[in-house]
Amino acid sequence: MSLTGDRRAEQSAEEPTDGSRPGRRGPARSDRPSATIGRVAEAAGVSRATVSRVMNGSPTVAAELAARVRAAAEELNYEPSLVARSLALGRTSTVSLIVPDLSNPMFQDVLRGLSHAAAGRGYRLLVAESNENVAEEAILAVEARRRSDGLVLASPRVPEAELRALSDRLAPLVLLNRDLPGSNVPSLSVDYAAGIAAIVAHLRSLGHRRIVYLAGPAASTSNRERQAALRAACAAEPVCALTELPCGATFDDGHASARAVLRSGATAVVAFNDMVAFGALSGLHELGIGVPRDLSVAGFDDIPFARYTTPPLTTASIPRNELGRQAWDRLWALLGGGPAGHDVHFQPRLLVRDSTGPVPAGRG
Amino acid sequence: MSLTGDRRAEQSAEEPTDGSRPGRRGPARSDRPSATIGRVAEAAGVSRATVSRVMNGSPTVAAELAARVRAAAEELNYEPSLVARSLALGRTSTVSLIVPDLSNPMFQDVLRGLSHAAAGRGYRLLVAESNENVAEEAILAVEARRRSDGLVLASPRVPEAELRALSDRLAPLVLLNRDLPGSNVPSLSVDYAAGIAAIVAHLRSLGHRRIVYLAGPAASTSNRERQAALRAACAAEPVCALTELPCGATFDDGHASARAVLRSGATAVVAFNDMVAFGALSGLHELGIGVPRDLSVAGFDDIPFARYTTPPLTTASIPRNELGRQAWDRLWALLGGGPAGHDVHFQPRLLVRDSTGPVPAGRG
DNA sequence: GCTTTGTTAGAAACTGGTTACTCAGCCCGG
DNA sequence: CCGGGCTGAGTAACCAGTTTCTAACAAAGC
Repeated sequence: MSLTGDRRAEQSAEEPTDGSRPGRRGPARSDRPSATIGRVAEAAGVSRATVSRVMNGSPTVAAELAARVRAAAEELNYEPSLVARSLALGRTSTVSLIVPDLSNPMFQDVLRGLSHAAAGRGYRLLVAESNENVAEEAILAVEARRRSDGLVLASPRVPEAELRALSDRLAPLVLLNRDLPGSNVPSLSVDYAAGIAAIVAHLRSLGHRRIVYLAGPAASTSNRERQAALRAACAAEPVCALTELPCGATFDDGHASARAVLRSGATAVVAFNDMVAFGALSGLHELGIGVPRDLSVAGFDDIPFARYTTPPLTTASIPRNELGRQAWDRLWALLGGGPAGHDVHFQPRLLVRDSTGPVPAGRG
Repeated sequence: MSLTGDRRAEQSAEEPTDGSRPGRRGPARSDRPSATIGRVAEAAGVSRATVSRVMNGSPTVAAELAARVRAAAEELNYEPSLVARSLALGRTSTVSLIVPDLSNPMFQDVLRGLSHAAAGRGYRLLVAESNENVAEEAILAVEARRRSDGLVLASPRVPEAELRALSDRLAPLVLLNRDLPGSNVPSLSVDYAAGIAAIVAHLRSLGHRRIVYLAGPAASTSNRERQAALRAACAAEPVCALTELPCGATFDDGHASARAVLRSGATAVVAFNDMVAFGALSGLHELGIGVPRDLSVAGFDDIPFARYTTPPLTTASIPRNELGRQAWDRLWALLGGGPAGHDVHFQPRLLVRDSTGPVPAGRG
C-alpha cells in the first residue's frame, strides 16, 4: 500500500487537458473540471493550507506568496467548492423556509423579508412549498433542515404532537403563526384577535350593532382564531348581534355571499380576509347596494390590492415583511448559540379606508 | 506520526455521552452531536461502506446485516449528512433561481412553477433577489451557482458582454426573458410583440384608430419591447394614430395619467401593464369617464387581480407558471448532460374582458 | 477433492476544503 | 555566541459520506 502514488496525482498526470472523458460521477460533473485547491497549490508551488489561508484572507501569509497564490488561482479560474467548505466548517450558510402555499401574499412577503435579512449576513435561502399537504410537510421540513443550518416553518399544519417530536431534529427552528407551548422554539405570530377587536371597535364607533361574519375555510386555524375573536368581541358588547355565514377564502366565495349578507339584516360585514371582502364588495355593487352608504364592509390582511378596490377597503394590516425579518433575527440568534429573544405577537394595524361608514339613518 | 491513533477514535472514546462541550467548530454545531455513518457502523458492528450501502438501498447486503444496520441507525437517530453526500457525489440536488424582484407577480409565479417542477425530481430551490441591482446580480449569480447544480436567471439586467463572459461559469444555465445569441444557453421568453399585436388587432376590430400608450419605465427592457411592438403594429395600419405618454409601472402612475389620456383624444388606452391600466381605470372613473362606453382600456400581464377590476380588464396573459416549469425541463436536460431542447417564445393569450368595447358613435 | 465462480463485506482512496500542530528560520537579548 | 520567542508555512488529521478494489467464503462444476 503505497501512500505516495495516490489516484489524484495519477489523474492529473494522465489527463492534464481533460478531453471529452464521460466523467466518472453524476451529471453535475459536466466537462468543466473546475480547479481544486490542490491544483492551485501545485501551480503556485505551495501547500493546500497556504492556498486556503490566502483565499480566506488570513494575514499570516507573506505578501509575495499570497500574490503568487492569487495569480495561480486567477490563472486556473479557481473557485473554492462551497460544498467542501460547508463540510469542513460544519456550516452551510443557508437557511430554509417552508410555506404551505407560495401563492399566498402572506408567505410571499415573509419570503421576501427573510431572504433579504438573511442575505445581509451572507446566508442564502432554500424555499419549499408543502402545498398544504400535512403528510409531506413534516418530511419536507426534515429534509430542508438537513440541507441548511436552520429552518423557518410558516403556518405549519403538522399536528402539535408530531411537531413537538420533530422540534429537536429541526432546531435551530423558528415558527411563524404557530406556537409550541412549553418548548423553547421561538414563535412569531399575528394577534388576529386584536385585529378583529380593532375592527369591531371601529364598527361599533360608527354605530353598527348587527354584524355578519363571512367565515373562511373551516380547516383554517386563522379562520378559527378570527371567528373566536369576533364572537368574544360581540359577546362583550351587550347590544351586538353576530350572524355567521359559511363562505370561504376567495373572491368568488365573497361574491356569492352578497344576497345572504343582505338577508342577514346586518349593517356591517366582517370578512375572513380581503379577497372575500373584495368579492362581497363586487357582489353588493351588482345588487345596487352602496358601500359604505347602505352597508359597511371590512376585510383582513391588507393585501396589496386592498387600497385599490372601490371603495378602498377598510382592513387590518399585518406586518408580513417584518415577520420574515424577525424570523431571521431569531434564527440568527439561535445559529450563534444564544437565546432567540422574546416571542412576538404582532399587532395588526387597523386601516380605515372608505368601505366602512356610519350606520344608515334608521337602521341602527 | 502514528496512523492508527486517529483523532476520531480518541474523541469517541473520551466522550461517549457528549457533555456540554462548547463545540470546536462554528455556530451550526449546536449541542446535538448528530450521529455519523461511522458511529452507526460501530454500533452495528459493520464497516462504513456497509452502512452506506444499506442507506442507499444497495441489494448486495445480506438481509440480516441490513436489518442490524437499520436498527442501529434508528437507535442513533442517524440522518446522513447531505453536505458530505453532496461532496462525494459531486451533486447537490439543488438549483438556484435569481430574480430581480420578488414582489413582482411574474417572478413569484416563475418561482412557484420552478420549485414545483424541481421538487418532482427531488431537487430543491435556492432563491435570491438581486433587487434590480445590476452590479450585485452577477456576483449573486456566480455565488448561487456555486451552491447548486444549476441556475435559472430571470430577466437578468447584466450587460450582454458580461453575461456572455459569465455563461461558462454559470452553466448549466437557463435564461428567462433574455437571450444570448450565438451561445448555447437555453432561453425562454415571452413574445411581448405578439401580445401587443393581438391587443392592437382586437382594438382595431372594435373600430379604434387613435391609441394612447401609457409607457413603462424607460430602463425596462420589457417596456422597450412593448413600445416597439406597438409602434410597429400602428405603423402597419395606415389609419392608426399612436400617442405615447411617459407613465410608469404602478397604479399611481396610471391614475395620474387619466387627464393626459383624455387630452390625447384617443379612443383606446394600451397600458404598459395591468397595474397602470388599473390606475388609469380608477382615474378615469373619478373623472366621470365610462369604460368601455367612452374609452377602452387594455392592460398587459394578466395579474391575478385583473379579472376583478371594474370593469374586468382586457389584457394579455402570459403563462408565468409554465415559464418556471419549462425552465426546469431545460435545466433538467442540461443536468443530464443532454441538449436542452428548443428555445421557446411563449405566446401571450389575449383575454377580452369588459374594459374594451366599440368606439363611441361619432368618434371613430 | 480441487478449481471455478459468485456473492458479500471490508479496507482504503476519494470528493475538496479547514486547521491544530509542528518545525525551520530569523531576530534579538543576555 | 547561544538560547528563547516570534513568524510563516507545511504536514496531516479532520469534516461525513461514496465507491473501487480486493479478499474471504460458499456453492457449484469437473
